[in-house]
Amino acid sequence: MTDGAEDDTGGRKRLGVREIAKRVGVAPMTVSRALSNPEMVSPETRARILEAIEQAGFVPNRLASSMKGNGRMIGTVVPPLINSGIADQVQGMSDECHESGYSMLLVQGEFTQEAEERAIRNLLGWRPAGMILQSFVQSEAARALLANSSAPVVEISEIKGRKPIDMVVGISNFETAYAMTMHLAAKGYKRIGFVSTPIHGNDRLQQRRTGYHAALTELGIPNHDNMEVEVPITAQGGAEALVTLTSRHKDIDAIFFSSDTLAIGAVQECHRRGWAVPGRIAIAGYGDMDLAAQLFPPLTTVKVNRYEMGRRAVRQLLARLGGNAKVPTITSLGFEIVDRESA
Amino acid sequence: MTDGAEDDTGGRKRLGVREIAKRVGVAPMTVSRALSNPEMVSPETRARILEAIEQAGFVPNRLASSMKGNGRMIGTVVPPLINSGIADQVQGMSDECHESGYSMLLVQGEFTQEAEERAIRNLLGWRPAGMILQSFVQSEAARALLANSSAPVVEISEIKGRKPIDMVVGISNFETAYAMTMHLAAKGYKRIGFVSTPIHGNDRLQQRRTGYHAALTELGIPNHDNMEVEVPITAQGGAEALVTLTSRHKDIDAIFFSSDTLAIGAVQECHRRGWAVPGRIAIAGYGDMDLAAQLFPPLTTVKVNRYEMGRRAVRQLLARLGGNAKVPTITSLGFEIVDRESA
DNA sequence: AACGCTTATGGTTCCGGTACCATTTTTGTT
DNA sequence: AACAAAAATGGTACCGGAACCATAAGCGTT
Repeated sequence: MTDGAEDDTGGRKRLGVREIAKRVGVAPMTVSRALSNPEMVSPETRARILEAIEQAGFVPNRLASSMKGNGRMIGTVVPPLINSGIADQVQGMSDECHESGYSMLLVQGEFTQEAEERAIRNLLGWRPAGMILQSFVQSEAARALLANSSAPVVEISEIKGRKPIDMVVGISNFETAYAMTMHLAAKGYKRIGFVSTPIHGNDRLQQRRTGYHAALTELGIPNHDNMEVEVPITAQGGAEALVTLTSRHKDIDAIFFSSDTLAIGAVQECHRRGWAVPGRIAIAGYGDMDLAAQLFPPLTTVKVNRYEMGRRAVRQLLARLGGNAKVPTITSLGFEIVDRESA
Repeated sequence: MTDGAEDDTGGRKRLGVREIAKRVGVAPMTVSRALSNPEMVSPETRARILEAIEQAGFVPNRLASSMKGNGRMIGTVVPPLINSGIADQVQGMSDECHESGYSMLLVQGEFTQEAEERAIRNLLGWRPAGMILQSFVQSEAARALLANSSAPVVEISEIKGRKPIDMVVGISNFETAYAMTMHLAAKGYKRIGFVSTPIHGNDRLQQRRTGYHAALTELGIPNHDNMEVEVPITAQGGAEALVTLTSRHKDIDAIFFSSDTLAIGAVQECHRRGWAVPGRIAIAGYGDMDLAAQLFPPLTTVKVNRYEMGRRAVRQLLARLGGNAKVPTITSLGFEIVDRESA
């Protein structure tokens, strides 16, 4: 074929620092420096090198740099993005990464211990400079893999309880749920239900439920197990949970959902039935997603700044990589009970 | 420190195929083969090698393989995840990637030409086996970079119009918007407004608007520019657009939103004002997100299978990488007008 | 003019898996 | 038994930056 070549430069030579160096008439090392330590190269030489690079359309091979230990890649494991508000976090991580010249390797999913191990093994194969783990069930094997690798680890998770692998960024899910339950009680609700997505293996949810229980206990309200329901993380799940709980307990007056998505679904179901919110039943969510404030009626919810959480996780990792030994092990972000009209 | 070593294996030797080979008493090459071409190694040798690998906690360095051209990484560029339904697509891409042993490098953002070029350059530095681009403004520089790299490219985008770089997976945004507008007209609506997020530089939105225009023209309804509004992609944006359009045009009877998020925000605003939907005004969305079906009233919308779109994009890339020359250049996914009660 | 010190540049080797080719062992055929 | 063909394994070089050390040039000081 005729090789739609652009200009005369195009002998089909392998394009690398060596080739650029040859064209400019310097050593490969000088080209390398012009890219990663510009101040070590004289302005004139640098200009000529950059010009040649531009001209040749040369893109430095980051795999090669990485092999020399200068990797600028971060491996991340996150829960499914759909409906969970995780998208905000990923955006935060992504933004922070790219502002610092790092690339983000992403694995997402709901994992069994075995799948989790595979996912982490895959990521570690790329020898990332650091890892950020979010949906992490903590198999022993995975812990060992991470320990063997030299990569610092930030977990985005519950900040209480379980011993962290390395660093943790997150909130106290216990506190948030405790606070919301107390808040509902303070507003006069006495029979408060709790709805979440499947709790098994998810310590964030476990902590929230425990916070809910603790508040009830403190309030002198007995914990009835059948005031709790688990449903899939969909609006329909929320609607179904509402139906289940209200038909089980005629006198239930408030429901605390572990996710805004569920709460919003429940509010829609109330509209369908012509139930006033919070007249017939009060509804509270978790996450303060964009729609929460705009919902009719506006949703009372727990506000967590997920975007910031993502950014912080990356920043913490980079701080550690930057040699700052004084990086805190645990960073706790605040939360806020946003009292709107749904409860 | 005391080096909490586990077992005797742990002389602090660099861990690589060479080290494993030494321990097993074979050549490095044989270890490599045991991992990537198991059938080329006798079952007994293989077993001993795998055992040693397991025992040592060895994770093969994928950077090194990649440098020999066996890269299993895909670079992706997607629009912001928040509120846009893109999350489904990313999930689809991620799932398909991991099922095939590929890793996914993710960049997300709303790009200027310059930022886009930087993002693509960053990704190409990793020498990905392929690229999937979604928010792509098509600077000349970026095109050149991609052409220079040997990576096949799949664009997830409008399938009409602009010349594709390589392969395209997507829908005809024109068709979808045309169909929805016609659908609204068929239901008797005569004054149909159009609301989208900022259109500039987004050819998917441009195509939708053009489809809307085409339908109006065919219906003999004049296009009034002030029947169109652009707002940010938030529920609040949708609410504001509703207010703007209805106060501008007392007789407007339907609004077609370019995103479910906007439409849902508008429906909430209607509730707030006590307006019946579709009695006072009909509302249609785009995307069929989870909540659409559960909304009160259920949202009429354009259903696009974004998850599948993500999967297809990856599959198409892998098919090409698998040497299948007969991979189609353009894959068009279907869509569906979901007629519910909001319009 | 001679010395020390900074700055600019070059040469070589390595990171770790694997392509390529060479060599040995096993199996099958007449 | 003799030889072809297949299967299993080994040795070496390479991908492309960059660390490390060596060398050369520039410049101020006594």
